[in-house]
Amino acid sequence: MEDSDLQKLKNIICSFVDVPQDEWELLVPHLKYQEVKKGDDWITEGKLETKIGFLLSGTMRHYYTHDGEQKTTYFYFENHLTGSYFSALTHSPSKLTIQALTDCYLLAFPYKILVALFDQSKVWERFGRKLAEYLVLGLEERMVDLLILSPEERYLQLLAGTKTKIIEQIPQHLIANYLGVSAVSLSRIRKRVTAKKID
Amino acid sequence: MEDSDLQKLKNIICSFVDVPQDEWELLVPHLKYQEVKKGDDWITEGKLETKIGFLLSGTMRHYYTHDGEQKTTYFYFENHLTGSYFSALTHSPSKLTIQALTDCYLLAFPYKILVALFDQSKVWERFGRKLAEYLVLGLEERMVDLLILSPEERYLQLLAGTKTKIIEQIPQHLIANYLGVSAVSLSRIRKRVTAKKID
DNA sequence: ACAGGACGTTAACAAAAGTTAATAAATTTA
DNA sequence: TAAATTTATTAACTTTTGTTAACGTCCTGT
Repeated sequence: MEDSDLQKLKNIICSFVDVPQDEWELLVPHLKYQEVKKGDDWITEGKLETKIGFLLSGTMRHYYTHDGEQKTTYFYFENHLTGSYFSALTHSPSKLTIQALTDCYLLAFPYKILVALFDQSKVWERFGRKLAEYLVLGLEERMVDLLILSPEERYLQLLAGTKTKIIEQIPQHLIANYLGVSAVSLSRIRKRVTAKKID
Repeated sequence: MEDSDLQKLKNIICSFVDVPQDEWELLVPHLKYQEVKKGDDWITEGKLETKIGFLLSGTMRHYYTHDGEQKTTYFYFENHLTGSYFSALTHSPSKLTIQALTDCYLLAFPYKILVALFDQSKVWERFGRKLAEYLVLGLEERMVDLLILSPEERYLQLLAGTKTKIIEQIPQHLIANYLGVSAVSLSRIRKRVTAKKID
């Protein structure tokens, strides 16, 4: 296992809580490299999926299936954690599929290892809290945007915001899903918006 | 302070993690009763609002102000925790207002007390994690519904679900907000839905 | 190289939602 | 009790979105 890969994961974790080296080494033996080829699923709807992954390289999306259609609601980029938090937390089948948009390389570990660390260590328990709190803040912001902004406002906000990777790297019909509109509608919104800019 | 009020709060907390009596008593001295009259704000947008409340009786809503309009996105009922989690976590001004829909009676405490307990005690730290995890699951479910269901489907799901108090106790124009549609549109959805039922 | 697929735009039409305003019923409050 | 406010519905009209389909372009894999 490459030291630089381990260091990247450690950096993310330490951005939540400073985990001392000896506690960090409790996790390391359980890490495994995983490769996912473009287009392949890493986590599959309907299966119990309790693994957590750290994306060393590549891009992934997660989607829900509704009326036979795939609805993409999130994207994962390099240096981010990924997984079905729902499935891991509730120990029930995943409601979503996580698919590689490009060839992906991950460091993965079973969520149950984390649960064991929560019991063993105050620092790891705190990491669990900080991670969940971070997710709450992100989800709440996104949910409020869905409730109070129009699709056009959401698109403009995405353009203006910090999630530039979504705009740069993700195909528009998937961004449409992410914004909660159809691909055709997003195309129209874009036309409208550029027309306004020219004014 | 009434024992039965304390017991209700303890029950909620212990539904997340079993907090032993001696650790519980670390929180008790910091609890204060608060009364909020119908129509009054308990937490105000723009202010630093780091208190956490437990609703002993009454109903509250929280709303965001956008383009001068109040957009209600959540309701709180008896025996639930309330507050601006965002403001407490990030120690920045609240983006939302929490208002009493009926006369309310709360047990409140500063979030910073909880933070101190997180440092002191493994059990309280775990409570913090479990609470955040619970919020993640609820927010994620709601966000997905907003992304993949139509307003009509969301309304039907609300009718069929377990949040009966919202249907029973909340005025329709506020439910419309909660579902992300205008009050007029919800009225039309209801008409459509009852017409279908009769078929 | 070339055949197939993915991607983005546009058109045409139908369905749904937003907005404003009017009305009536129910509830509050003075 | 009477007046005022809140609440829900409906109508009329505009705007937006969804859907299906067609078209061209770009990319990709064989």
